[in-house]
This record gives sequence, C-alpha cells and structure tokens, in this order.
Amino acid sequence: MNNETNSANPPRILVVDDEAAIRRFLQTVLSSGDFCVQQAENGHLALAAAAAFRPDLILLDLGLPDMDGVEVIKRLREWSKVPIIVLSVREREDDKVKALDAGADDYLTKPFGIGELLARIRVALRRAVQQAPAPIYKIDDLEVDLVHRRIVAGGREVQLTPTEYDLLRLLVTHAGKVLTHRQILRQIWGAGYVEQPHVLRVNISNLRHKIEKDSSRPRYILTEAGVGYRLKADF
Amino acid sequence: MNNETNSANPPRILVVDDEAAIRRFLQTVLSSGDFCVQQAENGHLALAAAAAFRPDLILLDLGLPDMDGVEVIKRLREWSKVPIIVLSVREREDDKVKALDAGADDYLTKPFGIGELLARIRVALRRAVQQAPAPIYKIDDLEVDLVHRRIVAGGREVQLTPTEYDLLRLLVTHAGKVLTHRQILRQIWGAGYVEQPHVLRVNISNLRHKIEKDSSRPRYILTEAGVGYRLKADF
DNA sequence: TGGTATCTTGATATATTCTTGATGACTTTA
DNA sequence: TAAAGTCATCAAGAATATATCAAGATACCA
Repeated sequence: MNNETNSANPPRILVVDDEAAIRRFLQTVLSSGDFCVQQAENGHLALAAAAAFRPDLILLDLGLPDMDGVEVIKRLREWSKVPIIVLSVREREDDKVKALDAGADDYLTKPFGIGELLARIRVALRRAVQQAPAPIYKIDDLEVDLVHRRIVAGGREVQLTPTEYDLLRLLVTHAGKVLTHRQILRQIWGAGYVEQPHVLRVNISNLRHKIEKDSSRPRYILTEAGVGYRLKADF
Repeated sequence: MNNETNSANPPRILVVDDEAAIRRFLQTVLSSGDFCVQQAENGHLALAAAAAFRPDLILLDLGLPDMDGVEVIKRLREWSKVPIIVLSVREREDDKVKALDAGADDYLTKPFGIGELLARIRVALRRAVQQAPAPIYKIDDLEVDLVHRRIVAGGREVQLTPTEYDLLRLLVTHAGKVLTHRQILRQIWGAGYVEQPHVLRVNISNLRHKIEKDSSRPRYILTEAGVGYRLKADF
C-alpha cells in the first residue's frame, strides 16, 4: 500500500450541500479562514470529488437529492479515513447516531456558529495530520482500486461478485495482518456465521481463481492454517 | 485446547463532574454499555485519576469547583492524548471554542441524549484504536507482532502452527519470567495436560527449529532444567 | 415470467497439524 | 560407574483443517 501524504498547505475542504446559498456561504467563511474549498452538490459528485480532489476534510449535509447522506459516509469509509463533519438541519438523535456510527467524526446541527464550526474543523484536522493512505492497493500483479471498485490482476480487469469484493476489500484494508476466520465471517456474513468457515473457504477459493495466477499456489491471499487468511503486504 | 483469540477488555472511561447525581447517572448508563467507569469530582482528582487509572476516554464537565475545565484539558494534553469529550451546561460558543482548541475532542451541551453520547464515545474510541501503533516485541533478531500475528526471525518471516503461536505468545507476554511446565500446559492445553510435559517439549523443539539460528544452542527460548522455560528479555 | 448471476450447501480429495512412542544425549545422584 | 530422571529430536499414524467441484436454492433483473 503506497502511503502518499497530501497535506500541502492550506488544508483542502470539500463542501457537500445541495443548496447553493449554503455552499457560497461556507466558501466565503472557509476561504477567509485560509482553507482551499471545493464544492459538490450531490452524493455522487461528492464521492467523485473526494477521490479526485483528495480533501483533508469533508463537510457533509445529510439531505442530498440523489442519495442518503449516511450512504455517502459508508461509501467513503470503504476506502478513506478523511475526517467527515456532518452539517444537518435534522435535529433527530437517531440521525446523529446513524451518521456517527457510519463513520462520521462530528455532527453539527444548523444553525451553528461560525466560531464553533471552525473550532470543530481545527479539531478534526489536528487529529488527521498524520495519515492518508492511497485508496489503490497495488502489489506485484494485483491492483485494487477501492474508489472505483475496480480489480486488475495479471493485466486484465476481473469481475467480482459482491461477496467476493467485500471479502477482498476487508483483506486489502488489513493488508499484512492475519484475519481470523471468525473476524472475517462476522464482518462479511454477520455474527451468526462465525461457526461456519465453509462459506468463507468457498469464497476464498473462488476469489483465488479470479486473481491468482496459480490458485493452488497463492501469492496474494495466504492461508494461515488453523487461524485464517492474510493478504500479502509489501513490506 | 483453548484456542480463543484475545478479546479486548472493556474500555475504561473516567467521568469528571462535581455533581454526584450526574456521576451516578453516567456510571449507570456507561456500565450497562460495557464500559469500566471511574469517577472524579474535581480537577485535581481528575488529573490524578487520569495518570493512575489510564482511562481510554475522559468525560469532562467544565464547571468544576477547584479549577477551570479548560485548564484541566491543557494540563492533560501536556502528557496524554486520551480522547476528551466535554459535557457542559454552558451554551456559550466561546466556551466550546476554548475547550476544543485546548485539546478537547468533542463537546456536548447538557441535556444530551444517551444515544448520542454513546455514539460520540464510540467515535472517539474508534479513532483512538486506529491511531494506537501495534506493539512489537523485539529481542535481538526476533520480532513478534501480536496484532498482525507476524513473526520475523533472522530477517525472514516464519510460519507457526496455532499451537506454536499460542506457546510463543505466552512466552512473549511473560518475557524474562520463568514459566513452569505446569503453568504452560494448563494455559495452552488445559488442566488435563499438566502431567504430560512431553507435548510441551515437542512443541518447544519445533518452535526452536523455526525461530532459533541453532536450535541445539537456543538464544531465545531458554530451558530452566527441572522447572520450565523462559524467553530471553532484552534487559 | 424466464433467464442470469450469485449464494449456499454437500461431497470428497488433499494438506496440515497434533499426538504419541521410540530413541539417545545429558545431568544428577547413589 | 550405574541408575534414574530430564530433556531434545525424529517420525508415523490419527485427527483436524483446507481446497475444490458441483448441484440445488435463492435473489435479481429485464
């Protein structure tokens, strides 16, 4: 996993909101606070912009026209750890909990004070200075692009089923680390499957046939007998 | 054989508030949420408790009798990065900004919902876990990474069987101490095996062949004749 | 509704790990 | 020195874990 940091001053902030007035307002406030601001007006544009623009922080309104805000957070969290601050008019506690549990870092209810917003942004940035792993995992002949959900093995793109993709993503995001059968089963199939490693084995086998040159001698997905599986890492 | 993976202890939370009613309330709420709770009723006790108790998270009321809450945050931040969530009755934006800039991670205004509080706690803990570096035991040429379940000896990674790994983990977590045969057998094979040191010897032998340069002259796993084994410690 | 892709489950061959017994080296003690 | 105990190692069969194929079940889409 290449580890490129993208923290050149000033910090870049992506503002996601469907109301142009609010985007303009935040643009003004943040620009004068020495931030570089990019805007997106719906969920799909936000995901694309997050991948292309690589912001250091995302301000996200939950009420987007094209997709649910919580879904946007989940999709972002599939590959990125960028701090997300939710700005919402909704006051319901349930929305906050869902957004925070989906991976948001903070939640502000409109209307909010500018001073507080800037302070929350400082907190999030203070914490995040360190790391920003590239969302493309590349090792030898295997390329996994978590943003575009694209897998290339041996020079050709391979199609994975949803389960296979989830499995590979889990391995990629923990590259180098041994994941026990139970950990994988709980993550992908749910707590009720932790005692059924068979379904996992079948999927590992299928995945290997799609991404390994010689599936009987795997180079990427390594078996840790009696324990679980581990994706080869480049260290 | 008990082959159970290590499950983390319940996160420890330090509650700092001068009102006993609120401490009791939080104690109840948090304990049922599977947290281990410690209390402090003023700033000085909070600082002492943070040092002694080493909580994973601090819930801090700003209105303390003996010192300003912001001062408590600053003093904590002189040596600790423990997540701090401020709980305050004050609504003034200025207080929030000061607390956040002093090093607090989040700020909730009373009254707050329990669901939201728990969600904010999960966010703070989630982040703290991510940032904690993996502890690696390193003795001369032997490297044991218990998080990644990765063993490197003599510069190359070695594959251990589950039993061998459990055995090495036991030795590593008690590095420098002599573990009797009975202690090891009870831990790894169960109480029924304490009279059968043979299995242990075979596994020690196999382990040595994998991690020692010259297994007939072990440098790491030392035999304490008539007693047990001891892993060399780097002191 | 039919057709397709995916998921689940069973059967079975292969591979790994565990246990156990045999053997010899070494140490301690009589 | 002999005898007894402890320790290290090897190797083979037993037990367990893993990989794979394929059929039936299910979900999804046009």
